[in-house]
Amino acid sequence: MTPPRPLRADAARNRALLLAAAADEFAEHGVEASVADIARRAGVGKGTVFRHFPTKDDLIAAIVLDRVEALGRLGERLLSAKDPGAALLEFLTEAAHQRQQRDLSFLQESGDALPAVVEARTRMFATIHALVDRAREHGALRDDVTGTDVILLMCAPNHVTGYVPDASPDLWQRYLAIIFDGLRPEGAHALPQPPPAL
Amino acid sequence: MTPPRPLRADAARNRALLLAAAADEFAEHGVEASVADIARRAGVGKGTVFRHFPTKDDLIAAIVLDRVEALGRLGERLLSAKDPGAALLEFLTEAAHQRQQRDLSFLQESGDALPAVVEARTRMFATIHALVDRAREHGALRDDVTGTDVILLMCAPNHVTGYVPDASPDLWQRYLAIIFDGLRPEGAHALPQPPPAL
DNA sequence: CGATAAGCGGACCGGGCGGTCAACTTGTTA
DNA sequence: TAACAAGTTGACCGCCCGGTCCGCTTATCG
Repeated sequence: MTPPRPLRADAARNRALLLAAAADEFAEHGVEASVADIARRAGVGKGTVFRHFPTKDDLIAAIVLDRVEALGRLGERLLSAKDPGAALLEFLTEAAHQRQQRDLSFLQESGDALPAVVEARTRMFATIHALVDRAREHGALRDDVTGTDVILLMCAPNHVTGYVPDASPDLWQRYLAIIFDGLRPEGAHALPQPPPAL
Repeated sequence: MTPPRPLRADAARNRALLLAAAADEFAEHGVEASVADIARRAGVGKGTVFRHFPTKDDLIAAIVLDRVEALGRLGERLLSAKDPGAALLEFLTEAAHQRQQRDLSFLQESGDALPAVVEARTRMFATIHALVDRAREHGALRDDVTGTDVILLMCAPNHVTGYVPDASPDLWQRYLAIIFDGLRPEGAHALPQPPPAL
């Protein structure tokens, strides 16, 4: 098919520099960080960015793909943990701990760019559903909560802390704990709306 | 001081049209909706927008001010409700029910534009703190949760449902219910981080 | 009415964005 | 080391945005 020649040494280095710089820049300014700023941060010219990633969306997709795949692998590993409730909490903790995201929204926004992203996301979603089902059957989760609910609530802790100007970098843990308490069976009140589909 | 002459009839009408169009446009496309689109939607020229609101931020601020003041009034009314827990839930419900916002983020973002916004927001925040204190003392809220926590979590239901493409317009109720369950004293687990200040 | 100023509109401006390109530099390979 | 392809670069392009401005329209009031 396509025997993909290895990258030249400098090109490979620049590509790595760019991915790191882009991740930092997106973390600081959100997705609207400019390509020029990313290039400057990486110490390369703007043209180099577009040589490695045809469009800005491709650059975003590359980062998102990396994150989603890592989370997906973690989730699959946690599927065989002893305590399903703790496993789900650990998954959510690790998901939020990727502090590099203002929030995970670009996961949705420019995901359709690369089919690989869509596929990885689908896999990760399926894993989350499995984690949630296990936790629910184990009695660690309320009965009326679905995997989709957890997926949606996943990014809330990060989003919420974004409003605090000089927040501690670990503040999200507080809100993850509150939300997770809301997912527990103890003291749960009936939910007023049916769960959505994705 | 400044005897503010009443607006001309057409000007007053256009101003109202603009506010409505802007609210709709912001609801659909977020704060990044363009002024030109807002003007088109209102059926006026772009110059008219800037005649009524010197900058785009002033337009946003006008809408935000209106919302915040309404919420503040509601909160003060609810301060004398019989059931403090139900009162807080009703406040949060009404806050989220202003479906017109993608999320309430511009409440933070361009709030400093008008001092009136800052003042109204401060008042509303104080009212929320009072509502929360009352609910906590009444045993409807866990001990370790503060007014600031509630303020931060307030917009999470709206934000979360933003990820669902064809969500029911009432879906936010589901996530408000989950989060509110997390704020209840029953089955609460200790929080890992101290509350932030605002 | 008719005069006046308040209000209106849209061409226009400067700036920043994503993306292109052709001239130049450099890693690689025989 | 010579020669070539791979990679780099920053000036440049078109686009869209917020905001300005001035000639025109129209509500208001004596």
